[in-house]
Amino acid sequence: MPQGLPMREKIIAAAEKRVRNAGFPAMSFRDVAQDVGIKSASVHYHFPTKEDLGEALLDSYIERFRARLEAIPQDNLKAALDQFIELYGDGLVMDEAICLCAILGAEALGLPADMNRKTRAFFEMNADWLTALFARHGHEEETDLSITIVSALEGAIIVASSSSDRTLFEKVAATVPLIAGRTLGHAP
Amino acid sequence: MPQGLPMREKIIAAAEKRVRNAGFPAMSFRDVAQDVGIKSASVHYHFPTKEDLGEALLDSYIERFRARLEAIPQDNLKAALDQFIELYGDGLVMDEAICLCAILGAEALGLPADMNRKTRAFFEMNADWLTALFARHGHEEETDLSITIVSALEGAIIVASSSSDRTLFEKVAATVPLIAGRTLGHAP
DNA sequence: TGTATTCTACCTATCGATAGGTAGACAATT
DNA sequence: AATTGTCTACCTATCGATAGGTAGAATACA
Repeated sequence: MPQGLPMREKIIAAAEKRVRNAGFPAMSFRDVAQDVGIKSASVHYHFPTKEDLGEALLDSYIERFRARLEAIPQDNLKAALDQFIELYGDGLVMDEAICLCAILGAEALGLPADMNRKTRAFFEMNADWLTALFARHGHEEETDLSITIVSALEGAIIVASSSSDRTLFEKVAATVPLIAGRTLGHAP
Repeated sequence: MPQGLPMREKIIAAAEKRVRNAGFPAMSFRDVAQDVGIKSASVHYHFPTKEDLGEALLDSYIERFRARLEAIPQDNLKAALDQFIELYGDGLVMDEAICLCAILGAEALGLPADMNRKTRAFFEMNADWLTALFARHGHEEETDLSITIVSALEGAIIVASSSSDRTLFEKVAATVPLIAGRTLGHAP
């Protein structure tokens, strides 16, 4: 049955795509079922409620992102920051969709608390990674700069998305390293 | 019959609140109708389709924001920037909801093109205001900095919203002026 | 002025489509 | 035989949207 992936993973992938393109309320069991070639009742077998599916979506996304973060060597500050920023751009251009947590964060006020906790954890993971990078290079406790960079990149994805204009994201992506360099007080 | 506001404006206000709390797909004619005390068919009388209502929402929001932007005196750079940032924080704390264009931007890939054009126009209006402010004080063509600041503030609203933690927004709000100051200080 | 007409702002009732979710049969694997 | 996965068939609730009607205010005409 599973061609390439087990059904559970196929469902998660299809649901993620739908959420990242239109939001959580706009993703339906029927659409996802059709995407993977089964009936909606069978999706309920794997994920009893929509919230279950939403949490699985977040777990999968966060773990994938964590793996890519941990794969970035932190020994060169400038290079590491560039690769970090590239992660955000990759999601935009490869998946032609916005960051899962950008849309789930925007819709947070209407979502279950458990999903919001995971969304928050995603942003924290990203900011903590930056804070650790800065600390590694002699800049302790630059937490505000970290949060600001994560915010700028997530915001840039949204601004670019509404315009279908990727260059808007790239302008922010190019500005963030300049800002970081000046804030940390030395040329890279 | 109109208590305080004409019905059309009451509908727009109610619909805006719903969209800013849960997203465009999650806003329904029935809920809005109940909010203002009429039937859903009567909402269709004022706004034939959901897209019509969505565009009216954006028009109203953008004009309100434009008025507040134009009310900020630009003769003092630091004071003007502070007031600009305060506009974003006001939306968060007063309405206890995120920026309308933050959520419509996040959901853009699943929305009608005409709505996306208006959402884009909102971001442009904000970035253009900042660019004009910087130009007024001798820093020409700082468009990338402007877009980055708008992105950071919109992103901060989203990050803070998922955490129900307003201090996260305030950290970014405090960092943005420092960044602007250093960037403009280094400008040619 | 009085009458006829149109417009405004709602109503009830209903449409087909779709939402999330459930029960139980069926087939395959172990 | 038991478990796993998917199916058909169905549920209730709700979606956006439409049809057709109505009371009252405004407008046009004699």
